[in-house]
Amino acid sequence: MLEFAVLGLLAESPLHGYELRKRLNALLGTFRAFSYGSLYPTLRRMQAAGWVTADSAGRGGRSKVVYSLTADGKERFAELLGEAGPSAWEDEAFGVHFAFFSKTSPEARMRILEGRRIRLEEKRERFRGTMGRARERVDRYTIEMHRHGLESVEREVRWLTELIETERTISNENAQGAPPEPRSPDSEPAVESAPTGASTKPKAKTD
Amino acid sequence: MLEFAVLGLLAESPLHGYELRKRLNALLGTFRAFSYGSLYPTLRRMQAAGWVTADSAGRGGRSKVVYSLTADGKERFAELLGEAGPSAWEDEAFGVHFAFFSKTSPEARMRILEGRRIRLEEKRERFRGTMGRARERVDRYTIEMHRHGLESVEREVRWLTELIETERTISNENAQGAPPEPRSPDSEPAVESAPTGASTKPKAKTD
DNA sequence: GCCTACATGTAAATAGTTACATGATTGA
DNA sequence: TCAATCATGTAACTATTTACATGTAGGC
Repeated sequence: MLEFAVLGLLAESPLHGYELRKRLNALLGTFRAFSYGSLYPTLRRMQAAGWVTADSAGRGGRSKVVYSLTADGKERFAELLGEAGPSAWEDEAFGVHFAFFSKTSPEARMRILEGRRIRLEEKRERFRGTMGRARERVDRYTIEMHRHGLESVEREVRWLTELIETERTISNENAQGAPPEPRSPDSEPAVESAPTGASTKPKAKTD
Repeated sequence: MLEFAVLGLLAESPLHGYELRKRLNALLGTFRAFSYGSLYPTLRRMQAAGWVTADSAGRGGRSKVVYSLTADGKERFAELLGEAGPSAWEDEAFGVHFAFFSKTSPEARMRILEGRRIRLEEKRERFRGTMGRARERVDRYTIEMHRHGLESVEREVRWLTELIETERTISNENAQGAPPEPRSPDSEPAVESAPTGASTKPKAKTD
């Protein structure tokens, strides 16, 4: 997660740790925050893996260590852009993926959005089932929690549906001869990446 | 987290692991799910700590192990009901606390709800700041993510405000001579617990 | 006779956090 | 000169997942 986000930020420009963390928490702050205790070891690991290089751009002996992405790092980032990641990180992973959508191919964007919607719809249905069955024996706080939770999931599904609609509209416009407008000041072209392999398994009921 | 939730469920009735996990994921499913790989080791630890006892209520030699809460376990649960827990678990911890609100004293309920609202309001303000400052240099996906994130936090704050209002109304009604109606079929009385110690620290800006 | 759900568990890996320690730079 | 912020790092710990392993009970 952190690794992915770091790759994404360094893909824009080289940064040192402190600044990296600020941008990280500004970018992903709605759903996640990272501490230095995880950032610096992660940067070390990434350096060892050959995804980043560290330049001690220090005035004097000590001070700032600026990290830059290597070619391997760019490749790794492109790889992660198309992957789903372990299911335990569902929410977080979707958030990070979405944050880097302008670097993602339209095809991968669509796949990620629709995959996310399907998983949320499954969750919603599981939840409706539970709420229907439980009816009695629960106190008003439990009921309120379930009501609010269901409403949140429904809201999230509606949001995704809107996003998917917008994506479709854009694709159609671009497909119908209109020249693709330079929508954002990205210098890097969007990257097409390997298929996810997600949700092709039969996946016997989790319960 | 898991430990807390297990204590809460066993406070209602003794259960075996498999059933415990089902109830866990039915109760907390909106925001969390647990696997056996964490449940069984946790039950072992809790047994070692003396909070639960394991009865091998097996027809035959093997089979079901039923766990019950000990007096120490009840005490531990009462203790956790009033605590805030490590800040890394903010969201999850609030969810579990809320799930057991009918076992929580009105005073602790109020403290938890208001504490949660304050932290969400802080988050909202941090976020408004970031969004204001960033304005340019961000693509439309980042903007959309921030917009949706801010809206979610605002919605959550409104929800908490409503809950707090309801709590106040109930307290006032009960305080004005009306006999406290038996609102839910709980046999255990609500537990008053130690003060949290939360948000009394000056807490120098995280950034 | 086989499939599904019930039921219990372990080992290794994961992805972080908290608390601590240290020092440089900048502005009032 | 003092405080705040910038800046980098480590050690110990935490709570969990994933993948695996095993076996039972009930229905069709």
